[in-house]
Amino acid sequence: MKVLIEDIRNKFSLKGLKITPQRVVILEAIYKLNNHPTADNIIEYIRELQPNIATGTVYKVLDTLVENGLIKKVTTDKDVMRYDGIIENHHHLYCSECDLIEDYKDEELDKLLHNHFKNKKIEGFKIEDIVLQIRGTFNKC
Amino acid sequence: MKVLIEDIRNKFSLKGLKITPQRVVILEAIYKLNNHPTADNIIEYIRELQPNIATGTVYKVLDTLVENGLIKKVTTDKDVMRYDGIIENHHHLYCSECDLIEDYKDEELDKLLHNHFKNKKIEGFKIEDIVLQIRGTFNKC
DNA sequence: TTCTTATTAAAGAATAATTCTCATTAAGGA
DNA sequence: TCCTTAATGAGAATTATTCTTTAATAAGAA
Ligand SMILES: [Mn+2]
Ligand SMILES: [Mn+2]
Ligand SMILES: [Zn+2]
Ligand SMILES: [Zn+2]
Repeated sequence: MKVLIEDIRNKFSLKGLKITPQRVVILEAIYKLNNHPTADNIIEYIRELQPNIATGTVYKVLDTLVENGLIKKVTTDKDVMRYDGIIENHHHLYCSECDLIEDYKDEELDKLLHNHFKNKKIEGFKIEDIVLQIRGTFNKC
Repeated sequence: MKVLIEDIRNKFSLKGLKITPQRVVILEAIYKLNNHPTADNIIEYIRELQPNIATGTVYKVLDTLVENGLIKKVTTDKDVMRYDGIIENHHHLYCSECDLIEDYKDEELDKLLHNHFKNKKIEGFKIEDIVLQIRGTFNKC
């Protein structure tokens, strides 16, 4: 994936966030690493460029990015958080064999869901968004 | 919810698991506590009846129950695992305001999904099950 | 450009959830 | 009832994450 530093700096500006080398390199790492990296994956990747970045900083920045809607958390049944640089609504394929989580985009499905919940309201609950956790196995796994 | 100890003992038998007071009381707790308890919720609840149960035992038993399909894990974006005594496939309403997770059962939706994925196969992936994470806010929250 | 100040980062200690180790106990079959 | 083996208790260890303090720095003002 081609990642432009200038775009990243822009995103921070738009959110009124100070542009720090740490923030830039962390968001860049999330875009470049795929498969929904953990904080640790990100730290490992970054240490090449910024050997002195503090782990606390990485966690702090990740929180900031999530709060500002620049990244999303991806839930798993392990006890490590994983992060997603793709903020447009999409779904996930979870592998039962390994810890691969692949993106799954399906407009037709989204329309189906949208329609279903337009008719069938959930009593006492206002839907913000819906993410499908699709569990299964990849042929390659 | 009415929980019969005899039913619980039966479930263990069927899975070839030894029936221990700890296992019984933990599964009982999961059935009685609602809102998808954490290990800690369960420990707190149990300590009334079994003051000496070890936390390690609770985690161990929870793993065993999950492995044997007697309970399920429920993923959240917090770093505590939550457990579900309802093993039939169903979906979840996640509250954005608090940490309430409510069950959402919808046969019509399940049919819709089943149909959708019967036609539209995902290249290189075999679906085992699908859980919707429906995020939003409850009126009461 | 330099100055000022609030924000952010570094370092490492602290915490919280979970796992591990090992001695002891007890379930369930013989 | 006895034996074998799996399960539990106790507490130490580990892991992911958060917090605290101090030092550094980004960005707006002068
Ligand atoms: Mn994704
Ligand atoms: Mn549930
Ligand atoms: Zn896999
Ligand atoms: Zn709520």
